[in-house]
Order: sequence, then structure tokens, then C-alpha cells
Amino acid sequence: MKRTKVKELLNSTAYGAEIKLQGWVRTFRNNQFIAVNDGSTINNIQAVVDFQNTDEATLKRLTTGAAISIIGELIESMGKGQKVEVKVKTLEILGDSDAEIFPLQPKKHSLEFLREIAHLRFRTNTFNAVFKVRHALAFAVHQFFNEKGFVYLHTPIITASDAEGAGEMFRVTSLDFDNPPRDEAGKVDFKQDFFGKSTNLTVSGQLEGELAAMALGEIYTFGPTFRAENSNTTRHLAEFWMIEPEVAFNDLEDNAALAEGLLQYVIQYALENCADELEFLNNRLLEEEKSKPMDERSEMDLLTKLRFASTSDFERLTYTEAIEILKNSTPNKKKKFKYLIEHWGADLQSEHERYLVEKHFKKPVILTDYPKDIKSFYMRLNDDGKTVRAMDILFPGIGEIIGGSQREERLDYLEKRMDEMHIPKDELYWYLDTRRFGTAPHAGFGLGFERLVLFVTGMTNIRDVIPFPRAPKTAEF
RNA sequence: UCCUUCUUAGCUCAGUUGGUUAGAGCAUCUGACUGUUAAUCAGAGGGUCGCUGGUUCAAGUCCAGCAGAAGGAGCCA
Repeated sequence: MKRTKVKELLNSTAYGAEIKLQGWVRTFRNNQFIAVNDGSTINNIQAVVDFQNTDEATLKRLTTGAAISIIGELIESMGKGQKVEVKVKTLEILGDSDAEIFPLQPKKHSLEFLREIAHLRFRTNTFNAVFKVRHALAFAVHQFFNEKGFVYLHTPIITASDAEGAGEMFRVTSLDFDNPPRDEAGKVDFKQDFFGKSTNLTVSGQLEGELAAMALGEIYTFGPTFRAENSNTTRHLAEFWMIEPEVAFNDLEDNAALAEGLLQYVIQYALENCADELEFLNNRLLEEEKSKPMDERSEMDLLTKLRFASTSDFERLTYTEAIEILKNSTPNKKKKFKYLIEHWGADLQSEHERYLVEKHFKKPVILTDYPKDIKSFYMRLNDDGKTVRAMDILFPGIGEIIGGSQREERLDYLEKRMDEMHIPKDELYWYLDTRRFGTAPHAGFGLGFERLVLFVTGMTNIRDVIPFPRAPKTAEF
């Protein structure tokens, strides 16, 4: 007999039907009511055991976490609290779960504790919901680009270039650490390494993405990226997933429109396809807010925030305009900012971005045209000679969720920038070839997938939206 | 990496100016009850107070170092 999923059973009205139910015990109440969960939904189904005619030793084994298989009759529930339940005919314990040592209990656990038992936290409602939403968002990303005719491009995980300079990299080698081969100068001889050169884990697929975009037109990547930065924050990971579209003939305005469209599409998709999960996460947050003082509570609940973000236009302004707003802002005048805004050219700190998004505009913000000195070499120089066609998208509670730009397509300008920033041109000959042969305007951006999942689930620590987080001193499981 | 705070039972937390045998709720175990909704009621067990050293007649409590965690900052996605 084939099993029926809990999700299906809960929506069924086929009373009297014989069904097979398999799942894990969440709670066993009153010696007769088993709350069974099989992961198909965060909701449980109640299975009722005839305890007077069931072996006592079997009943004792119905502990939280045990895997069970039930054949029974789907009936209209006699109790309140649920429409349907399963009247147990035969009950088999597939796998015991020793209640004395199983760490999950039918009670609330702290996220910090669950992080320490990440191999078991899938079994909680919160993480069931989080990873369902994560899946839905990933699926929606592919659907969005597919509908638009983009090509999903797989860029390499192992790379020889650290060209973007996006941060510290993890070295990849098969050399013997205790006794590496040395060259005449006494340095490690990577010519004898697996690839015949020094290699690293990728920090971005952008440069390779540009190569493909200059032929396929519209591409996107969606893969893991690695940064060996010693970042200990609630929004950084050493291993994270990034979505990087790159589009030929797009300028910065097209780029911003694409980014806004993508974000609104995937949030909308989650709202439509993860209603139960988002409602659960919404209630979870509301509970949490109750313990906070009034002035720290958020103005919108999670669902309202998501509906708002997916329907209202993002605020667009230039760096120069943002500086003006910040200069004249109350916290700047009253010297409440840790870093006061005094002159054009200063990098924006988290507190400034947060002020713009959460206090001034109260909506997602697209900031463009930053000073060239605080941005990467490949961004297109504006006619003013001091700003570049960069854009950051800032989200409330998250900060920077997207960073992108229109790329510098003029070979002479690009080479000049690379010289100024000491980027080795010979190593990047293949990148420069796109500008040598049939160069064209193009633009793209990088979307941090986990930051997106953070925003949509309302979780606050990035380590809680990826199954097995990788961060400094953190590589368990 | 820097700043701040924290580390007491399986989990969440109390623990006064340093002072007898370190407490509670939940969980677990035993029993009762049997249409319960994180069931309820009664009872029981459960501790190297993060680690190392120091001050003191006396340290969970004070001091130092180390380790780990949380929040914030920087780097960024």
C-alpha cells in the first residue's frame, strides 16, 4: 500500500477510506493521540490509537521523534481542533527515538541551541518553514529568468583568478602541506600543483558571466561562492549562494528594473506558494515582538512587509542625492551618527543605509552613481569623471541585498582603471578580449540568496536560513 | 579582526553585600486519568556552576588568562 502524505490527508474528505500514514511522532498525548508530521506540511495530523487493545510496550515506544507507519481509517475528527484524523488499525514503529537523549522536546527552543544541532533542526516547524520558503525562492528565481529567455550559466567553482578582488579567497590545492615542492626562490611551487597554478574557490561568477553574456545575450548564474573573510555577523557567510545575471545592451536603468522585477516576482511567488509557512513565520515573529519594548517593535508584520515590498516601487536616487539627505538629516545634525556625513565621497556606513531605508523612505532603495574610488574597477565611468554607474539595492533590516553596475565596455577606460587599481591585465587577457572584439554596453548584478531568504522569512541570523552554515570556526556537519 | 554582553540540570532561566546541603519551569522516569491539542494531576531522579590559575577563613558570586556564544562595527552579497 502506498502512503498518503499528511498534506493530502488534511485536505481530504474521503471519510472511511483505508490509508497508510508514515511520519514522525511530534507528541503523544493522553496515551492515545499521536501528532504525526511527515514534512509535507508544517501541520500535523492526529492519529488515534485504541490504547486498550494495543500492546503496552508499543505505546511506550511512541516518543517524540520516533518514525512510525500506520494503516488506518480516515475519519471526521470527534474532537475539536482538527477536521480529520486517522483511526489506527495497525501501528508499526520504524525507528525508535530514545526520549531520554533526543534533544528536541515539544516546547520552544532557542535558535542558538538549534544551530548547535543543525542536523536535527529540520524537524522543527520553524526550519521546516524556512527551508520550504528557501526552496520556493530558488525555484522562482529560475522560473523568472526562464520566462524571460535567460540562459542558466554554470561558472566554475575553482578559479585561478582573484581578479575581482572581492575579498580573501580559500586556496584549493592537492599539494602536501607538510612538504610542498619549492622553486629556486624557496617559495611553494604551484607549477607542480594539480592545475599547474595557484587556484582558489570562486568569489563571484561575474567575469565569466560577462563572457557568456557577450554572445548569449542574457545569462544568469546561481551557485555557491566563497569568501575567506573573518566576518562574524548575522548577515555574512563564508559559503553562500549568489544569483548573478548579466545582460548585453542593458544600461544601469535596465539593470535596476531587472533587479526590482526579480525581487518582486520571487517575493510574490513565495506569498502565493508558501502561505502556510509564511503565516507560521509571521506568527512566530509576532510572538517574539511581544517580549520587546514598544519602540523596538516593527511597524509592519512580516506578511504586510512582503506584500508592500512586492507591490510598491523601489525608491531610486543617486549617491550624491543620498549624501544631501543624510547631511541634512536629524541624526547627522544632532551628531547621533557614529560616522557623521561631512563631505561628498565618504563611504556610506550601515547606519546611514539603515536611516535611508528604514526612517527616511521606509521602502527598498536603489542607490546609484557612487564615487569611483569606493567601487570596483569594472564599473562604467560617468561623464563627470568621478562617479561610476554602480547600484546597490538596500532592504529594510538586511542592508545591501544587491550590488551591481553597468560595466565599463570601453577598452581604454577599463585598462586605465585596472592600472590605477593595480589589477594585473595580463592575467585577465580573456576578460579584456570581450572589449577588444565586438564590445557592447552591458550590465549585471549579484543578489545574495541567503539575504533574500532572510528578508522573506523574517529570520534575523543568516546562519538560520542555510541548512549547514559555513562561517569562521563553523564547519560542523 | 575590534567593541559590548553572556556561559549555572537535557532546554529556558533565577541565584541578594562572597557565607550552611545551588533553585524554578519545561523535558525525562514512575504512577493516576483516558477525546487530548506544547493534555492534566501526584511523586522521583538529574549539577565538575565553560576551562585554567589567583585573592580569601570561605568563590556560582571578586580578579586574570583561555575557549565558546550572542549582539553591534568593519569587509560585502
